[in-house]
Amino acid sequence: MWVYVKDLKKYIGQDVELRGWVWRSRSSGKIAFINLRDGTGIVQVVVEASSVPEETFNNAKKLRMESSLIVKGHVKEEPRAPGGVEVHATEVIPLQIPHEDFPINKPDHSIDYLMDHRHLWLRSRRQMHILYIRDAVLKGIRKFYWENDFVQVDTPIFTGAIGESAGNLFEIDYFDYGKVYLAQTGQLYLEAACMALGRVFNLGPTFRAEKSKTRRHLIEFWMNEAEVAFYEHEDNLKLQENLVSYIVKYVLENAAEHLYALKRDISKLEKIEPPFPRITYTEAVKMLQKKGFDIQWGDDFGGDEETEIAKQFEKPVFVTHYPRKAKAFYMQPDPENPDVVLCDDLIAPEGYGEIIGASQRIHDYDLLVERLKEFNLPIESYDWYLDLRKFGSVPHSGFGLGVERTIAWIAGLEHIREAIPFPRTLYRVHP
RNA sequence: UCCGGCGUAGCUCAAUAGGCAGAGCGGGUGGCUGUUAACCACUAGGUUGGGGGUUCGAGUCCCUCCGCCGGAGCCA
Repeated sequence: MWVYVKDLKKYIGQDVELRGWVWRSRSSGKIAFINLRDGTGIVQVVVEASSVPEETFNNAKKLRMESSLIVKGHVKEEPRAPGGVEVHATEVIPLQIPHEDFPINKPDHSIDYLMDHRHLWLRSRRQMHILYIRDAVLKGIRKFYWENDFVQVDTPIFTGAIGESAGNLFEIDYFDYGKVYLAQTGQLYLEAACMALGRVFNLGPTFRAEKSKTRRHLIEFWMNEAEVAFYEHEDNLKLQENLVSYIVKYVLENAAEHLYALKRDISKLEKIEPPFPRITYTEAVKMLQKKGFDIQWGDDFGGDEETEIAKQFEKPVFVTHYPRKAKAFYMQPDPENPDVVLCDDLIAPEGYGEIIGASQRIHDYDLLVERLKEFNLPIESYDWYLDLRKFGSVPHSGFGLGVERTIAWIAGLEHIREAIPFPRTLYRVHP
């Protein structure tokens, strides 16, 4: 019977079949050890010359790192083994034995080398744990929305030249139509969809042609955006803190073993629950000035400033009410102070940076047109977006969550590139 | 784009002040062992990223190109 390594404890005393790859192997004249991995875990297979046919033992000796194989054997409880069980082989069937060394065979390869071999690097234990955590984050996101009666609406990847900023777009030739662009955001489309369905979300890749190369940036990254009709600023904040807390809790409940394997400090994640602390932009600037930062009201925060703000809190912190001129054209002005807008950035703890950008959107047609002019944007490109304000316009709010930054924070990664299976960075699109 | 750094064996690195290119790991062969980053012996493995220059002599100094890494700006 074919079973997976993670389930072996249920089969103690029974005969099973394992299918997988050689993680490590050692052999001598009398005994061979095969550490077999199958994507769910690693188990040691013992092959004793004295108790198997000669062919089986010879097969075991031929194996090298990353050989694929089928093992039939008996599951035994073994306190000396890390997983508590071992398999004593009765049959070893090699499927394919490499003709050359596996390129990744020790812990101290350079990052350049590892990235060149990303397709093989994924087989290492650390990457496996991270990908399980990524999977849990994505499942947690979907489950949160489904439990809260949101509708998943998938937004296009080819778009016209509209979005958060007209620069930084990847240009594509679209047959005879001319230029189209890879989506930086699905927000404008979600605004359309929320007027149809009320509560909507998307989840998928987005693209920024920004020449950013830091530990927090990818050129292609996944974003989860949500948009809710009739939600105003305060409702939006609550939605965000509930979502982020839910994701963390979901990962703790479903992928804790992988967090432990990465030596993540779980106690810091256990504190993540609503409500999150809030600070206005203006308060943040005053606080930073007191600490000696060279920042004026109206400037946006850099990485150091964000980290300083985050250091004050154990939970993610909302920074709200940014200056209108520092933010996108579509944000609703604060009725109490038209120089600032009803928006927030959510900054993750421990220096992981901004994981959410959010705002209440302008729902008044005339005000939106005024803003487009103020930002020197081509009004004709926004015809359909303006239509949304002509037909039953209502206040609405939404946000975008950076999936890889969220993963990097939860998993405690030093660099965002490990949070996605095949990262696209400034100088790397291969493999 | 700007600032900074790196590039030497399959991998990770060393090489005093410009003076014989080395080690560990990995590979191969043999041995040995309830091993798990195994161990022991032997062994193979090099256009020092490319090009140019200075010098009696360049891995080392200079110029240039390429590749990558870190950061800034911008953002999630």
